[in-house]
Amino acid sequence: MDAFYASVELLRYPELRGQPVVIGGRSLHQPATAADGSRLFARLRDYAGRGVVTTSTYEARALGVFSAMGMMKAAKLAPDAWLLPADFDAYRHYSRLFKQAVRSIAPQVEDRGIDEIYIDLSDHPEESRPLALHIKQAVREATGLSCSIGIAPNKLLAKICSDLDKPDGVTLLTMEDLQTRIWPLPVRKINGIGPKAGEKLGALDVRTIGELAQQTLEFLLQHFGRSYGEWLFNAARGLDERPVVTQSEPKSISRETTFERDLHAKSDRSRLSEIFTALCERVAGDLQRKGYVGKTIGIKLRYDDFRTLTRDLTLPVATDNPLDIRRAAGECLKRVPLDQRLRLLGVKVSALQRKSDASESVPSQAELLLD
DNA sequence: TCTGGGGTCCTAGGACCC
DNA sequence: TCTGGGGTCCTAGGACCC
Repeated sequence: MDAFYASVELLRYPELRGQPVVIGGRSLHQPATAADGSRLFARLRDYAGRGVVTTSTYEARALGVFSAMGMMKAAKLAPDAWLLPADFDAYRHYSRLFKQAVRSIAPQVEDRGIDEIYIDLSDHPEESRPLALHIKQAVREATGLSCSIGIAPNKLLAKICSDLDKPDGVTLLTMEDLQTRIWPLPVRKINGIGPKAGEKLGALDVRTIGELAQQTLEFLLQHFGRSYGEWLFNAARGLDERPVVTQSEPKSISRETTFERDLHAKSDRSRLSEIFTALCERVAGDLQRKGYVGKTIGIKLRYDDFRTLTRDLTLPVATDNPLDIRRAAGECLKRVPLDQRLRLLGVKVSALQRKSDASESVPSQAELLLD
């Protein structure tokens, strides 16, 4: 989906169309309604806090404002941009609508988060381009939103080429196009090469995917290890055998929060304790609502200097009970130095099972006695 | 005026078991 | 009286993605 969160907001506030708009920050900055019924929006320059940009419209991107940028930095670049808080309920609603629309045409869909999917079109009778246009039309009718589609021999190439003609684009790619269309692109365009690997490749004078394809397998294994080296070697050649996975189970459920100001374990003890308990309750609520229990309880904390650490603990029996989670998370917290200010606290439950299956996994007395 | 929140996957060492 | 070869689970950290 193109600039998904921002585009959903524009459905609601069409008067902002064509303007730089930034989604991010906490739920302050809710638009107010003036006496004449018009909306009063906040400007980015009004923002103060530790948030990051979640999404920006293409007009804001033209001013240098991109996802994951600190809001204060964004405000310097585009002080007059309009600022809206994220409304995840609305985005989830439109996410369901667009996925449903796609499934009505091509049911083999793999979820990749709220605004992205892979579709296996291998067995679809329609020709690629008309099919892409057909899907885009269905998405537009269901949501009023535009998307960009890449059709390629595998997920790796489809992902790259879905990005080549944004927004509202269709890109078709075959293996014959690899050298002309893919090799000139920077290595960071490959899904799986992030900031670290990108830096490391750059230091080795490898900047484009074509330059990556020129490296020997030995060279890549030597610098990136067996698994990642081999993956890089194949990725540069457009090779990817991963199937489109239409069904999956969650592995973990977590909640975390960055404080408005850094808190100290001693002087802010009661405030921290409140937040900690609330996080446990929210995770428990998420588990219960989704019908899962988990037996590994973990915490995450981040110090004021941004060092981050985790601790976890596996219980004998999976739970979705806030008190059990709170107790286990408390045990984890005891194993961590608390002499420095904290900026973030998080609670995670993993090793999940469906609650409906969970009772079966607790062995009966008879099973315990069996040799 | 640095740097969100929700995830997945991988690596690696150690405990423990057969 | 100097050291096996599998395997699984647990824990911690890190890269990466949306």
